[in-house]
Amino acid sequence: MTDINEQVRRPGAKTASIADAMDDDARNQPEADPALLDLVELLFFAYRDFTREPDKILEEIGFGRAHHRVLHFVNRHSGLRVADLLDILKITKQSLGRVLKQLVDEGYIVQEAGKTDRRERLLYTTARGQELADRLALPQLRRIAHALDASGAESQSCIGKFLSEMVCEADRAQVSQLLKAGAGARGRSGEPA
Amino acid sequence: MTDINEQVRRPGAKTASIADAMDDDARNQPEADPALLDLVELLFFAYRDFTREPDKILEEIGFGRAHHRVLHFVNRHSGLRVADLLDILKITKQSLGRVLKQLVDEGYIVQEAGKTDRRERLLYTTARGQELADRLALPQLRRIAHALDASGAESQSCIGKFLSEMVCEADRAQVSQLLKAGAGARGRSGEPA
DNA sequence: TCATTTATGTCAGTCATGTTGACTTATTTT
DNA sequence: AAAATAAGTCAACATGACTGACATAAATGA
Repeated sequence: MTDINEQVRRPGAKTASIADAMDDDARNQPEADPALLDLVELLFFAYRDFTREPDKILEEIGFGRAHHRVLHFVNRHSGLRVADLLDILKITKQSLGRVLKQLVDEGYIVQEAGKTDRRERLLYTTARGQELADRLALPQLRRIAHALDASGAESQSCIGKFLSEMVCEADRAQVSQLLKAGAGARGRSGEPA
Repeated sequence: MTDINEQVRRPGAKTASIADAMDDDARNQPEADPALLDLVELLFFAYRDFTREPDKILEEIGFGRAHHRVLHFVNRHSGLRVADLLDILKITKQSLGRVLKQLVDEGYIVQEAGKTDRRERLLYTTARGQELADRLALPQLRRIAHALDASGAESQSCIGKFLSEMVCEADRAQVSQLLKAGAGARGRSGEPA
């Protein structure tokens, strides 16, 4: 890596308080705190590297990150409907359709008509799909485990809270419900909303 | 948003210890801990929403997320070389070239030959570029300030540590150096590595 | 000095993944 | 029976990645 080696121009660098210690003016101008800009960059770097290892694996098998996302959510939240997936990924039906079709055609995902509403297509990973999902998740889980370890055991709850609160107000409840449902309702027979 | 409403199948949900309390086997199989998978998903949702507001602004002016990334790093780390940017973004010269050219052509960024090495093109934002960078950063800073606030004031250092440790080992030193250099060395005359 | 390396820029083509709009089919709801 | 909903599909298009090849200017080194 190239060494960037820049000069420092930053003033004092607040580290402790945020909104608590901000007056109304500062609250409207969060850009005043350079520590927040550090977090903007760290989030970029963290996510960049979070996706690099799976991306490499995906490339070998002719898939992309879009396939990973679909496979992950179907695997973890088994029995998900297509509409749920669209809402999670915030992409269009057509975009999803392309990658989903490939995943189905190549035997990673199966579709099943809903029991109560047979228009719905409930999505499940096959054994093959679960294997790939696990293989893709492994480097990400290792990375997260390392980062939690390095930032202290007590950090986990605060990281989770922080990331949850980074989610749009409008979607936060849905996301937390999805997480509560957790490792998927494989074989669920529950009511599809 | 559609209500997903799934059934729970998850067992106990570890929350406290991570690697400290893991035996060697568990350390090699971090996928065993469902709380880590929650963080995988939260990171996806957080990043998804972190980029949504700027993306909307960008769309109005015919730019994309790639322009934002370039503009951000040039603005914050003024005097950056093209090679630095390639290394930060991990994209090819050709990919960068296209968006950089647009940013220069439309007066957001200026290039200046390096003083000690005149092959280098040092990049700076214009007033117009700074305005746009600030406008794009604002919703992201607001979101981060909110999330820090909601996860407790003492959380900031642990979030920063966590995100730093999410970065690839190989790049971690460079990233932390970049952050130390902080809000850019505008008008720097220092040695370009 | 001359050859090589480095930093940058650019042309041409390709691919993955997102977009809109329009339309079909099956099924449920009213 | 009509309308709404869930899903799938066709076509056309934009963005932002990629590779490979090549050009130019400037620095470096034998």
